[in-house]
Amino acid sequence: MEDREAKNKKAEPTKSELEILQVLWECGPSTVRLVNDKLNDQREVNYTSTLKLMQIMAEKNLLLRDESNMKHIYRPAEEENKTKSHLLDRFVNTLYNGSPSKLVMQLIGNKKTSKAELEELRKILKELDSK
Amino acid sequence: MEDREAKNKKAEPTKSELEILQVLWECGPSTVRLVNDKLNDQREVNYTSTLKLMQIMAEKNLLLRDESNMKHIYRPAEEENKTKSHLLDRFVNTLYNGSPSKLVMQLIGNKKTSKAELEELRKILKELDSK
DNA sequence: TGATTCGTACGAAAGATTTCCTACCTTTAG
DNA sequence: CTAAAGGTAGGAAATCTTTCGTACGAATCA
Repeated sequence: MEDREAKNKKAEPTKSELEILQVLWECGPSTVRLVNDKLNDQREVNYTSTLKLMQIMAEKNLLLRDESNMKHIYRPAEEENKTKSHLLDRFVNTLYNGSPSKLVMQLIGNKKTSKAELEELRKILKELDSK
Repeated sequence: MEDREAKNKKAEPTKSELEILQVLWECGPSTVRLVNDKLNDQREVNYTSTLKLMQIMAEKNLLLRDESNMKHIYRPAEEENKTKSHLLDRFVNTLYNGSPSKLVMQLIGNKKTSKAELEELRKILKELDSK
């Protein structure tokens, strides 16, 4: 990245960056320490690695940070749903030629999709029907 | 990648690798030349870049190739739906905590999802209902 | 035949992402 | 006060991904 996407473009989070976003979405605005602890529940990561990554994310404007205290507080720059929606959109475009219904078809055909989930889907579609 | 995932693990295709898979899914087993031409419809890529990538993919067992002729013929090692299903699964796990219905909810809430698509979704769910 | 074109193989450079070492400052415990 | 613990910053290394230059053999054409 030549300029770390400084201001303008809506940089896509990388895999690791997404992990960090997940933590922040779940826990709300947090310190690096907290995020790093959460990450370490899953896999070993050095504190400064997480720090660096979050600093980079702030540079890219994926995160905002409050520096008023020594322990900086980071939070996502964009709303969770906005980001997810954007990623979903890209996913549908890439794999399903932009057709959400194709994606849903696959979801339904997928053996890993549980009965309970299928039931849930039925409900959702019913509601959709009544609109 | 230490060993390019030689035999065992089901390596996830990278972004560029996915582009190549798309072409092969669309066009069927093909030569590097054809794949490269297709890619060049979208963006400029040097022939040997595509070649190299496809060779690597063969090493990783993402592609199989027929070397019986001078012009090698490549094809996806896995069925299109299996790969997509796998990617979808990972996506749902990563972003929606493994809940497909959450994903569908977002899809429905997404402004970019067209009326026609919503209509299509209704149909799909109706059928699901009658099972 | 000779030259040009088209193919593969391979290594290395270029880019992007991720990890961590080191330096140095502030706060806290003793 | 001093030592230890916990913070940030930044550079550099490690890794992964992508691109391309070069070499060289096989086919084609004039």
